[in-house]
Amino acid sequence: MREIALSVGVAPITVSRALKKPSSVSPETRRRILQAIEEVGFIPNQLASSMRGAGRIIGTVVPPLINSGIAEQVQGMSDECRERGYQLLLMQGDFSPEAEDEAIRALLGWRPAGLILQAFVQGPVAREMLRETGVPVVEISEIRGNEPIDMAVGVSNFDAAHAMTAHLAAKGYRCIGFVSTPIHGNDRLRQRRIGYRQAMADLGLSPVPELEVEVDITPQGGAEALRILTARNPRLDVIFCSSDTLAIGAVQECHRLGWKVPGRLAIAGYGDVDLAAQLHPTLTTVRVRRYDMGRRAVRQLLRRLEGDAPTQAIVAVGFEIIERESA
Amino acid sequence: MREIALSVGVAPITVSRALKKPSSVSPETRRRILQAIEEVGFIPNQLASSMRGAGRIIGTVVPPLINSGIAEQVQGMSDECRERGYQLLLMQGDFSPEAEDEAIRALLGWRPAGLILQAFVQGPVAREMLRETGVPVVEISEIRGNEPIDMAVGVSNFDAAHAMTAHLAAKGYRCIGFVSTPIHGNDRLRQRRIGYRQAMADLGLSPVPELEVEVDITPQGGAEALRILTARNPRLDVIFCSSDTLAIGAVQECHRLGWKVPGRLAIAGYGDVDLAAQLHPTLTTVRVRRYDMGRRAVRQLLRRLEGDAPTQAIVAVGFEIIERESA
DNA sequence: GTCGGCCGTGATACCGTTACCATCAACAAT
DNA sequence: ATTGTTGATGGTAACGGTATCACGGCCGAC
Repeated sequence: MREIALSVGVAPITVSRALKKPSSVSPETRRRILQAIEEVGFIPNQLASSMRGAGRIIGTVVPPLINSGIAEQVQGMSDECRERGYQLLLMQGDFSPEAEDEAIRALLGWRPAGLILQAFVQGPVAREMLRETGVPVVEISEIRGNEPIDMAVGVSNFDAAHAMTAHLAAKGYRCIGFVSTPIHGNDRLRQRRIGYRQAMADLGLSPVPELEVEVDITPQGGAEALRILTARNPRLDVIFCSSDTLAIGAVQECHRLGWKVPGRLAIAGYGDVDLAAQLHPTLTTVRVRRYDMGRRAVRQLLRRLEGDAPTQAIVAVGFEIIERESA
Repeated sequence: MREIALSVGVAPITVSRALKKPSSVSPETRRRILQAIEEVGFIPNQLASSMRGAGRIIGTVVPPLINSGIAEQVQGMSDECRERGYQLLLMQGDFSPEAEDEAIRALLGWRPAGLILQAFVQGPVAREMLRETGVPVVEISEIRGNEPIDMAVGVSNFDAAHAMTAHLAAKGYRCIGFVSTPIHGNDRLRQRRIGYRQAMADLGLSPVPELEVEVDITPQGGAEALRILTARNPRLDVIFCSSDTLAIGAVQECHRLGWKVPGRLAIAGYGDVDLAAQLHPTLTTVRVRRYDMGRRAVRQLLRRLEGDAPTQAIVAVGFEIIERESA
């Protein structure tokens, strides 16, 4: 930058202004500066810029990208960040609360303008760190069952699971199984199970542990869940999988067993992945607009950072029950 | 940091040393410094650190995470980065060369220690920028068909597609269709098609345009490809999809049409996603260890950055033909 | 006893940018 | 003619670390 300034014959600060507030530099000077930048191939150092002025990094801790719709969410965040001139700093999490603390600490080291974390942040250590530093935080995915640290964007997984369970009951199913991936420490999954149980209770179908099972988040897990639940409950009507990945595994297992879906057993999923509409039979599931969720989370942060308007703390993105052939 | 130094009664630089080179500070001093850091909840500013010393950011430009195994690759990079104390800065790309240039320029602004880009970087502008700045670059995914800017980690998509085509021919199939997602500007896909064509030629089965089609990278695309190819070529034996997503869509379409797989038509994929082994029938496909690829790309960069050993420029991760029921 | 080297520590400068305040010319208002 | 206002530009300091060199004390070698 000094180099540019010298070659044009102005002070470094003028170069800075030409880039950040073009209106505050005379058109002629600006033109010459931009030309020099072009020629030299100068790329401003964002580190220095962030250290002095406002940082343009948004940090996020995400569960493994491989499964589920997390990739879509990240895509949404990333797209919105790019359009607004921010950078996304990615960390893996969803392990122990300690690992989460560590990931958040690492992100804070970069003095991000804001953080997007999976709802809800578990550890008291992390919550304390975040409160102390005062970084804007959006907790994403879930909006029910806990107080957000700062802001929240997501759906009520409770409502969604409740609605699907009620939908299945309305279709005449009575013995409704529930398959989940490991719930420990994951509020979204917990809310789905609570929603299922509440719906069962509301319908006068007492929720019993025999109807619930936890398996790995793989198609194999779904197949395994199907075997376990049908062995335990011969009268099982339908299984509601808390993730499409599981549901797809279960459908394939039915093919293997030669069972008609939904004739012998109905199956419902959660997430509405691409494949859900292509499966044979097509999959009844819950659609959540995760891509939008990602985008909105970033927007929510930026509104706080750039806007002055009072911001509502919680944004619900809604969900839909997608009724197809499988249930 | 100044604060910590004051409270312990040492110079700031000693605090810095206690964190970066613990051996160069006396045990007693170190203990007191670490304790003070703990108490105050101090988190070192990575921006400042990176500006002066060596940065600990690794930048990457990735295609949309939603499809394919890119998510796995990112997972691999992310895991390796975390273990080595680096941060992953993520940008979306895979659009026009101009967009790629822009993404790379944005990353360079953060003065990353290294970049991981999808092979091979298209634009001459980007190649020039990278050469000028001299950042270590790993081009990931493909290792054939072009000269890497610096280093490359990946498979030969040519060899993999060639091997699968040969495998299909060895199984007795003669009229082998090839389905791809849009190839324009994507070397990996191009190499797969070239590998297919070369194998056809090697086998004495002349490759003809009627046997090839390009569709969107969705299961719907796979279904569409199947309809197009069978309409064009009534004697079609098998279709080789350059992505499992397409293959899965094609299999589902066969179910819809009531066609036996592989009785009426065989189907092969590329990628070996989780679901491939669960599908009905299970999917014959090419396995590429993308997670490993991500990890190795980072390792390759760090070897250059930290190690002094001469590094081989190209790392092949290999592939396997996974023979299952569908072909 | 003197010297050279090592160890723990500190003073200083610097990385590249921008916030803050100062400067100066030109022009309008009084 | 004097003062006030606006617009363009610059000087300086500061963000928070660390590279570099310097310093004093302690030790073993001769």
